[in-house]
Amino acid sequence: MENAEIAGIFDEIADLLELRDENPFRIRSYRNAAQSIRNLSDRLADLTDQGHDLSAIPNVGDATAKKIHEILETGVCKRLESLRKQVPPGLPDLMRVPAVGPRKAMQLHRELNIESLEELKHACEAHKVRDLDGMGKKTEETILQGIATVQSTAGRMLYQEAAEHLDSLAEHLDTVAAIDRWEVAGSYRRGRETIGDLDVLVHAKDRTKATEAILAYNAIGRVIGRGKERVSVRLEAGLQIDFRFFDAAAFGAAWMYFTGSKAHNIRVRRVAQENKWKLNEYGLFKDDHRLAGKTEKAVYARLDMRWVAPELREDRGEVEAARQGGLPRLVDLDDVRGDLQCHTTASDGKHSIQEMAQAARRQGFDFLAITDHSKRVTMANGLDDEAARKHADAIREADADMKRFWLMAGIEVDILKRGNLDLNEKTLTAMDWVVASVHYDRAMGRKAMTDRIVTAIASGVIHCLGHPLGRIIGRREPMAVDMDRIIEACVDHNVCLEINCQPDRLDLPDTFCRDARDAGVTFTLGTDAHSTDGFRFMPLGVKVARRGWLRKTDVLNTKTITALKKALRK
DNA sequence: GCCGTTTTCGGCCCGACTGTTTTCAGTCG
Repeated sequence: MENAEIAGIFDEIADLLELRDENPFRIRSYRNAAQSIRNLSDRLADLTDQGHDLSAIPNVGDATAKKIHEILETGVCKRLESLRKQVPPGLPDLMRVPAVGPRKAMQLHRELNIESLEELKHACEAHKVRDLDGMGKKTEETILQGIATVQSTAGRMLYQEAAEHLDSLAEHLDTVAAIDRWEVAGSYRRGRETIGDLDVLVHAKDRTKATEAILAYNAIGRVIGRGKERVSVRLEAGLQIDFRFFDAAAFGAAWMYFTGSKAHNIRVRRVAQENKWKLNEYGLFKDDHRLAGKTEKAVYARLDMRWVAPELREDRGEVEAARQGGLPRLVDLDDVRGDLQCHTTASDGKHSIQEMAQAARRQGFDFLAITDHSKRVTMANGLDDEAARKHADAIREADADMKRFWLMAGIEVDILKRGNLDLNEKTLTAMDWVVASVHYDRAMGRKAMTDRIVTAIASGVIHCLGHPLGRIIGRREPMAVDMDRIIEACVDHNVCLEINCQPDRLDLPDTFCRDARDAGVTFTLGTDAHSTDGFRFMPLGVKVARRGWLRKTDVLNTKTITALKKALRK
């Protein structure tokens, strides 16, 4: 069983305990444990096999460790099974609806016998909900809208999608005279791969005017709420945006608070508590005296911590590192000098070698690897040995025409079912750059898939493993592989791991990057551009790298042409 | 249920908004 499923079990236990109105701290413990498990890069099943003490995992104590063993051995958790018998099965679903929490869900079930979203919808439409204690007409309408939201958006959108909405919003906000300053916070600022909603902090002398101007934004579908401190709206596209007003003296503390993560905040707040201080969104306080709040840096500094980059604020050891001066100096978009994966019309790209090269140069890159598909990818018109060699010649011809730029003759060669490569050794060794990827025959066991990939890594002719987990966010689960073995093979054979920058791939995911980095693996960033505008996804890959604690020296794309050529001489 | 270089017991982050209420509970982030 995979970590995500086990985390899901603990979240479900937390939901059910909440519905039963049990000890809120116990409920939070289950949620914390679930989150820590999701953050793990090692599989619980492996840790158990190797005899590790699971209670060493943060937020996992003896009781949870015991349950994990039980789940791994029997496939079920007795605690969950017994809770399921005590709570009607549809109630956790009801809690997914905004404005419906455990109390209302229970009340709806108790008094109207509601057990599903459909039943709740019908009850609202029949105006039965408004007669319940503490509910009214407004509640009914809110619930109906909430159900529509849950059913249409299923929660989160890709980072890139949110980024595009934010770009449009920025154009509007930047024209508002009443707004002195605005910043985006939340999971967007931390660079998570999917975004639930956008948090925007606003500093404005006249909040009424600022609110009116914000509400004039033409992409707003409806206004969820408005007050002196906050305005919440939902765009027609479904994305919720919360605007919050803060004075300049509190802005840094607020930015920190709303950037999160929640787990990071709690840990930082504990540092404040050690000093008998209080940290909230208005600042760091000793009694009623504000010690800091204007900037994030000032708040962290007062707590004797270095400023923590938002991408690191996930409670993965960054607070301790910030206190001990052990934070990494993260790779930056400005450090990136080139792109190591893209496609042209030779396979499934939209533009020619020259068009891609010119676009890369406009992007400010010094080098670009052209890596078209090999023949196994028939759908993409993949190249056979002869075509690949001719294509490499064409790339080098184009390269000869370019000054102070290296157009690399590359290939994305398929890793076939038994780990052999789709092109012969002679073709591959003639290339400047070889990315090897799995595209087909994904349905195989964990061991077989790992063997397959390790065989390719050990071939001696590849430079890089492309989109290592093969996942498509929201559509295709990552392949089951033993990442430790893959990392080990990469170190042994001096093969890089790619961070694929496509918005719905972002593969390798951040949690694995850090382990691989610690083991000594070098990474590459590949936009996997299929047209000239595909290079714009590079910042997404950099975000992943930063979330994975990667430094400039961990990323091959940061090298100069000379240094890159030297590094590739095997 | 977790956690501890003050603690193995007794804490556990903190505030705003909404709707339905006359003082607050529930929800959310």
